[in-house]
Amino acid sequence: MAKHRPYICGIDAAMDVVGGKWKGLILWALHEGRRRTGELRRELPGVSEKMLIQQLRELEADGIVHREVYREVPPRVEYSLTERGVELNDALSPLSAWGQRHMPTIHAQREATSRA
Amino acid sequence: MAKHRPYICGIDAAMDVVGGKWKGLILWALHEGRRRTGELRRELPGVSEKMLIQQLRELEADGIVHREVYREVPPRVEYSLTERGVELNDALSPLSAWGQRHMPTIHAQREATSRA
DNA sequence: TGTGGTACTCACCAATTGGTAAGCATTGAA
DNA sequence: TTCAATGCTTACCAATTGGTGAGTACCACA
Repeated sequence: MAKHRPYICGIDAAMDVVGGKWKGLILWALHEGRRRTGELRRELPGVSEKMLIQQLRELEADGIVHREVYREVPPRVEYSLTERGVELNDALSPLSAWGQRHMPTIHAQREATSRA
Repeated sequence: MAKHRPYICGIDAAMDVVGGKWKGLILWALHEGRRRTGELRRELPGVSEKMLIQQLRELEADGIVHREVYREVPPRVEYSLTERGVELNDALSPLSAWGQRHMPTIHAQREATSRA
């Protein structure tokens, strides 16, 4: 996770919660509804099992996602957004729109500068 | 910086741009107007010179900040937001508000769980 | 008796990131 | 002649993060 220093501002705090390598993507996936662990893994191309679970645990600790275990065999675990998680996702949506808009340019610029 | 893989969604792209350790804070500081290097350093408690400049370079490469050098002695360099940077900052503001709202709880929860 | 499916957990190693401290160039002022 | 101020850059090391692959527990089912 991160350091326990006092936050400098709201951005600082929000970034600390959502800044993990896969957290934005996890949140976005859960936006569409609850998901089993395996479903999430399949929806996030490239995530390792270790990472996925670690990030989910951190989000859970921050009160963003809710983890529900069904005592079945084989085991079933479902993740969903808490109320706070829904709020966070809403707050993320302008950022998402910005990303959509600028994604092609950014990608192209990085390709270009890495060739130089 | 990060990998040159294609982005999965807008959040993915935006996080790639703004996810650096100090970038959110730099953006927030520049929101209030142009800043000299030394001013930024003093406004971000704990940042090292190396990190500050590295993050500024990356933001510049992504077209978020503009760097202007005045040929004086001692040298003067000023950073300001580009149009794209202003847009990004606007998109960040709901996130900032969310952070403000939840910052005390999050901080407290992390303190608690780290004691456990 | 053995295999499959699910959600983890762990140990180990490699890659990335961050911190520290020093150095450089320039020129006006002491 | 030496120093301070400013914005960088570099080398080196430590800490953090991420990937891989194996192992665990459980029970249904063949």
